[in-house]
Amino acid sequence: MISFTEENYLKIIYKLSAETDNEISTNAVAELTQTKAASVTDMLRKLSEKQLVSYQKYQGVRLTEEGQSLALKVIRKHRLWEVFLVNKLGFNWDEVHEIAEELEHINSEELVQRLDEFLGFPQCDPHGDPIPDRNGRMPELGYKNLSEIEEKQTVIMMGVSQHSTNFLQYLAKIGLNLGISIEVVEINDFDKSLTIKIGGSNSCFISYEVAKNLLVKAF
Amino acid sequence: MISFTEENYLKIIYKLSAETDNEISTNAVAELTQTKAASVTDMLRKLSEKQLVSYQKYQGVRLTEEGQSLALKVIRKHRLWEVFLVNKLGFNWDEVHEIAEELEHINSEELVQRLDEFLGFPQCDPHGDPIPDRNGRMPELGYKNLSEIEEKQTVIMMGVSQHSTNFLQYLAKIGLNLGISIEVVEINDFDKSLTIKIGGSNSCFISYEVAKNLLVKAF
DNA sequence: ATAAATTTTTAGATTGGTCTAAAATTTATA
DNA sequence: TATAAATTTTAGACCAATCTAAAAATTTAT
Repeated sequence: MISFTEENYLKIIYKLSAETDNEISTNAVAELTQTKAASVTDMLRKLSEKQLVSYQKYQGVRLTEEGQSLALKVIRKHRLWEVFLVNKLGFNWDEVHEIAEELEHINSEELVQRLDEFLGFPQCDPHGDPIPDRNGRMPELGYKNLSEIEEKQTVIMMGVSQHSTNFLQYLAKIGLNLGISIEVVEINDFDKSLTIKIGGSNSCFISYEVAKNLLVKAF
Repeated sequence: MISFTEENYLKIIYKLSAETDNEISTNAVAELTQTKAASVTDMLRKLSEKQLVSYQKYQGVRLTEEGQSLALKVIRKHRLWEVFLVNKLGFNWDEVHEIAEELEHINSEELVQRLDEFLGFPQCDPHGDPIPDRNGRMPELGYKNLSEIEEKQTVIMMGVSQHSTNFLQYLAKIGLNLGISIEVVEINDFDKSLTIKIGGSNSCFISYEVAKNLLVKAF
């Protein structure tokens, strides 16, 4: 059996792995789990004994096949529950993360399967993140970060790669909703900040930091 | 904060209290929590310090107002989730108990409220058990046990007071579904077993033990 | 009314997850 | 490349929830 806590570690290691090909450092894990490095070391040893990660001390950690499969199951559940909360219960997309953090640990293959069906087999969650299928395959949606788009191009807002309430409420304030068009009017050379036009009308200035967290697709 | 485990103890003490006016014994709690009496003693002391139960050693335990209110919140969530699983996801009533045991510990008042609304404010769960309202009031449905019904009377099957898969599957086998009519054809003097007619056609023989666990209302 | 049986509590240990402080290792820098 | 800085691990502790074995209290039965 795998515990609630262990599932959280796997999920976090998975997310960190998505951003790099290197081993994940103890400190990086500690930051996301909101624990101390010493606690992470203990847990990594345990996960390693269970063959869910490969871990050499001082050398960082990496998920095994089995560890990744478990991580993807948790992420699948998290994202399906988020769809449920938004599409069926009427929550806003900035209200569902915390609740889904709890729901993702409910254990029942049958439940996940039926929930998926009830929701109409969604491809992505309310933040535009892809939902792994029941075999742990992550659909390739081909979105780019707004920060990679060139001047004068127009794209469609498809998601975010940062889920904090703060960030989502900021987006709501400047009128950036899923599905809206974004034209990159101008890119500032020295800090890569951008001027964009939202929905064909509102002009708006955003930082590079923000642009990096917006997922878009070409028109 | 109250833990998952503490919530389970409160729920179990509540259920035992519903059957008697006396204090609940340590052993009775141990049986339902699937733990040893020694563990129960420790937990009762802890719940007592938190003012969720009143407890004198060797004298059994009773919920305080606050303890009862928390227990009812857990039961409310359990039963609402059962309705969701059966009515929305298409589970059978004998498949949902275990899953609801996990879902009942998800913490979000807002979620419970919206779920209740999404389900159309149901009065009772798929087993016919009443669902406490958001203020912790248990609706009085006025059902009786089939064992209290007299010969020649006809009633409607409204629920069960025993949720084991075994029992529910036995009911399914003899054709006893919610809403069906039951005529008490004959009551056997020496063991109180009964002959009943189900849905106006099938005659069937059931034990007193079974009859005690069937909730019915007069026609 | 007292002895026997049962129930309950205490004492002490274990496991999972966490912590702090100190030691060991790796990385960066002068 | 030696040393300083940063990271990571170890050692030892704590808390929650559980256990077993033994002691204490209560209940039952003779």
